[in-house]
Amino acid sequence: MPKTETFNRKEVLQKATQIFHKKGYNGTSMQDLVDATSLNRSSIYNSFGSKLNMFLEVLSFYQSYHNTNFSQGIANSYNATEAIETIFELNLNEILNDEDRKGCMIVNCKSEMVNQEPSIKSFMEKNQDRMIAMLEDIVYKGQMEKVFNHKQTASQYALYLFSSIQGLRMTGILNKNNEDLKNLINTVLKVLY
Amino acid sequence: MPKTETFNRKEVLQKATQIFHKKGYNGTSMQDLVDATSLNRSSIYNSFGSKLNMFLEVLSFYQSYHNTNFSQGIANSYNATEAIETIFELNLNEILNDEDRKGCMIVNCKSEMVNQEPSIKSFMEKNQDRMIAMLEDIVYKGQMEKVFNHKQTASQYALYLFSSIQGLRMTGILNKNNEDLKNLINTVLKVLY
DNA sequence: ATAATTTTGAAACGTTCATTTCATTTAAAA
DNA sequence: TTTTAAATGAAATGAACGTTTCAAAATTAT
Repeated sequence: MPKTETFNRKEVLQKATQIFHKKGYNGTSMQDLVDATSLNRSSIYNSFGSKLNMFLEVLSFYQSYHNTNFSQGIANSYNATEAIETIFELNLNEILNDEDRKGCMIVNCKSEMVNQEPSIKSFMEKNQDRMIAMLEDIVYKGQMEKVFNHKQTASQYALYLFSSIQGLRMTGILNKNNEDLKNLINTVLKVLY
Repeated sequence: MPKTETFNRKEVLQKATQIFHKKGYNGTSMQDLVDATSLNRSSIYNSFGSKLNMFLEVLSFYQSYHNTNFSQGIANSYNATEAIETIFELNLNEILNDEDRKGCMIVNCKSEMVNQEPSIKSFMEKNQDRMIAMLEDIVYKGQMEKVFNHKQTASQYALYLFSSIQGLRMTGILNKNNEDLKNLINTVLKVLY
């Protein structure tokens, strides 16, 4: 029967992610993707349909990679404090390792495309719901453990933390000073205790 | 002698700002700018040199507009608390009035172009320095007035506030609930007292 | 009115854009 | 070995990109 797909889809997505992350959606051309993936133009269209479709797959790929990291970090945490700190530490590490100042691809995409592309808007709404649910869960547990205060509801703190992470990622584009960023994170988390 | 420039440069910049803000740098075409400004292609190149150059002027225009608002807000404040609250209120109003979810143009541009265009990187570094200096000044005064605590230096709090504002602007792209955002701002500011 | 000089309009520049086409090659199943 | 369908390569599609060109129109000071 037919020849089967020879290239490794994950590898291709990984390479496409790199270039989309670096240049953004509008800044990335099909030629960039052909060069980066060393796949044929036709193969890209056969396998992904369109540039936008490929980008949406790339976004999900990037998202699930991060979700895995977060979930593992949370799972390995003994309590809510550790879980929250792990999340911020993972973000800090990404900032410090991001030598070419690309920032977070999801934050970048939100700022570039939410008001232009409905499919991206819907992706970002789901992403926000998921992130806030995760954060709310942790905060709620922390409040039950009596390590976090009850001055605000878990839901309110979750939005605050979600907003703070986005701010951290934006700040981390230009500011890569480890001490400054650690202090910033400490300040963000102080309100919980 | 010569014919003088007939069009109003500020009006043109204002219209160019609208379209750049809406579509981003890479998403805006020269044709978009011709249509938006109703200026001739040649006139744009005569007066602004290039798309990038025009964008840089637009950025400064947008920045100075905001700086004016901030400065007025601060000048009209009786104390540091009011000054900080005014800054966050101005941002909140922008979010609530931003019906098409464009976000802050400076934040968007930072995420789109800092890693691609040196002139933008340098603009953003200066913008950050200016913003942080302004915030540090206010926090310092608040600490002198004994309404803000000394758990962190004014400089550290300034970076925290700068980061929080960027987070607020990113959050405001999708979340336009007045109560939620006011609560978020309260949470951000709580750490100062 | 004349001279000076910029704005303007319209067309064209060469390049790049995302996407399509299609004949050829490839490899697995029959 | 033949069949089958996907992967591939290379070229072409037409539209859009940022930018340039230049003659014609417009406006001001002489």
